[in-house]
Amino acid sequence: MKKTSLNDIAKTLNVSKALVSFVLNGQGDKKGIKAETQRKVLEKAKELNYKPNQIARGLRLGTSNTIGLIVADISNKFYAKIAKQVEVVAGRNNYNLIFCSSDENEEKEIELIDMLRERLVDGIIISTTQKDTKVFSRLNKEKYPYVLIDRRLSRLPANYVGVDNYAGAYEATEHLIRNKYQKIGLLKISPEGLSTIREREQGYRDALKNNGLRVNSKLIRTISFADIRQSVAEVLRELIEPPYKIDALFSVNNNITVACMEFLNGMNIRIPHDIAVVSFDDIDLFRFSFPTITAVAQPVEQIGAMAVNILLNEINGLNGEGKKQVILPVEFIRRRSAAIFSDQRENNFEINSNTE
Amino acid sequence: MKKTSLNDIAKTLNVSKALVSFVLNGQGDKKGIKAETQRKVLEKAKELNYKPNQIARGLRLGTSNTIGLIVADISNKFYAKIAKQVEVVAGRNNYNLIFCSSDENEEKEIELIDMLRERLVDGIIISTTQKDTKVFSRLNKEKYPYVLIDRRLSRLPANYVGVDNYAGAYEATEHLIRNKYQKIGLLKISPEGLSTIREREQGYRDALKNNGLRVNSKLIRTISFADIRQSVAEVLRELIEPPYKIDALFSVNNNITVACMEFLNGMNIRIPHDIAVVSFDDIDLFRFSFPTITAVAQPVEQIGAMAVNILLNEINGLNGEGKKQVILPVEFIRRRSAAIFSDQRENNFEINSNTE
DNA sequence: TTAGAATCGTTAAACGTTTAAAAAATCAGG
DNA sequence: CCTGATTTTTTAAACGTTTAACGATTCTAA
Repeated sequence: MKKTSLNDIAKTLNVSKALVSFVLNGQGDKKGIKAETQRKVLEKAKELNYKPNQIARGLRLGTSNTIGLIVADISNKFYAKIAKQVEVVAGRNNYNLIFCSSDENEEKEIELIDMLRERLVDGIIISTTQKDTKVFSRLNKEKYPYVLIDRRLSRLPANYVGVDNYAGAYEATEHLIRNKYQKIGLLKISPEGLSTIREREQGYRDALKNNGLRVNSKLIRTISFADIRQSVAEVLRELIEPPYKIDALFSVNNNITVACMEFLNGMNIRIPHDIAVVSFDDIDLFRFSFPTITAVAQPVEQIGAMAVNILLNEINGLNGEGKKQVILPVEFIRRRSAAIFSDQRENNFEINSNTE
Repeated sequence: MKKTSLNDIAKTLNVSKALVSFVLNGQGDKKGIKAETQRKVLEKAKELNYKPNQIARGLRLGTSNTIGLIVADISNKFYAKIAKQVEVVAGRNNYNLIFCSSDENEEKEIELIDMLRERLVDGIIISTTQKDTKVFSRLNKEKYPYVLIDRRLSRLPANYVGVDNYAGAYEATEHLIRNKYQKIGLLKISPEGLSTIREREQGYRDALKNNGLRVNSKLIRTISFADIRQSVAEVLRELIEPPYKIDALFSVNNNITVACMEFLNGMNIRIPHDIAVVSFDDIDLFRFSFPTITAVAQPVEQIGAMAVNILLNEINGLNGEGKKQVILPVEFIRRRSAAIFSDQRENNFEINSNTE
């Protein structure tokens, strides 16, 4: 049973499909279609359960009222939450959302961009894993609307919504230092060169320097995205032994932190007594894991909402010239994983306080 | 700058677009196009960075090489993992994936189905929140390919991939009973009537009965999906007090469990000493939360992969008549949240054993 | 030379919309 | 009942593909 088309309605009513189209698009009055005729069309459309074929519509109009979202890893809670928010805000503006996950794969990401464009998606929100500006330069040239989230590329003029990674990392690291930790490991993640990670690393480095500690590059390690769990285990096994013997750990995202927790708990290493942990990304479970985790929280909802707004404005030509760059503040949330000795800011903690 | 079309290539080479189409679709030899000509076409296509317009293609062919996935809640790890797997398997078969989240909203789900169909998606995988078979009956009538995952509708002939919810719940509940817990609360989730939840509740009820315990319907509560955290807090606040005073809790999904953990930890209620907890859905953090959580694990990857396979077969007419129904086994994973007194199966636990 | 085959290529319609432009129908006034 | 004006509706092209059907040109063999 085929779906009913404009033509079907037109034929059964003995009118032209143009007329039907006008009526169904609410242009009936403007085009001076008789009220009676309009009524009949509407009625028949309902009766036949007419649904416009968006493909045909898109082909004709060159637009689809749909935006695309490409995240680096949909199974990461951080992105999942952004996706949810993006969908909500897009829906509120009568835009549909198509979303995809690049799984941190540069090639796949390019294919996804092509795929979305081939489907006449009106614009894209993307947390890119590209190292090169090539793909986006082309989009710029073609004036295709997009906004980067989370990650950006230097020397690329582009709309961007992200957070102050540097400040977050700086504060997190300094927090460890204030609490007397000295040998602080940094766990980064592959692929190499992501802006977020670079910014966070810089925050970490500067915090050390400004507090009179030496940066030991041996303590800075990269975890493989492909197998976080195993990679973390390997790296930590080394870092907890001499000559490194770290006493604290700054993890650059929630997935790494989770893997760390599992490894350290498994080895009977006490947090924060033996090793302190602070994490970028705050996720639900950090509030009641063992121990609760001190973390840098990103304003996930805001990131999603702002990205959509900027994109829709761009699509509708309301952004004027020039790209929007939004850096949102992060929030540093103190819990129990990063302080044996409670300083004045910590000493109001209770064993099971609820942090929100 | 417009994207290049078939016509652009045809014009610059002074050939017909039909020819270009043939060559680009690998039909050049079959249609007897001169090798020389083919070469030129291919070359020019590359030079102009030609990408077929899938919208136009879809309009002509009535198919899009894309499948849709609608999950009930993308921010739930369970669904996020399924989504990832579905994308991988679909990609392996040269199908694109569009995915959406209905947020447990019946109306929105219907809109999403329409949206996907309007975009000529070739088939849909869906964890439905419909109470009514109407929507799917229509799809059946129109012979539109779809497969239900996770949740199903009684009296609806449909492809389905799910797990043995009954057995999982039964085993989980019986485990609690064997460990001497007597007043076992059951936390369900709204919306009411989901097959998964019904089956799990039945498992719980039968386990109690078959072990000589009375089912107390006052201990069976429904958590509101819209605000799990608060809803759990309200419910538990009541259940831990007289006259109920539960000593164990069976939670019907991972999100509820997470909320329970947070609440109980916050109230300084010890798990499993004061209250034991078992959960449906196993997620990473249950391995190192405090305490680690005993849970019923679903074969997430398998669910996703099988659903895709069944759908693609259906799309390509390889399924024959009749619908496929796949019920996969679950795995019960014992950890520390459900046993004060270690029985013989439990006593080989160590404080921080790694459960995988 | 010429019929027929082989080789290489084109035409035109179709998919379901939208929309500018043209056309038909109706009406009002003389 | 004719003339414009007004109201209502239709025509036809366009979006970018695919594909059945047809058309040219060249070659082969008698």
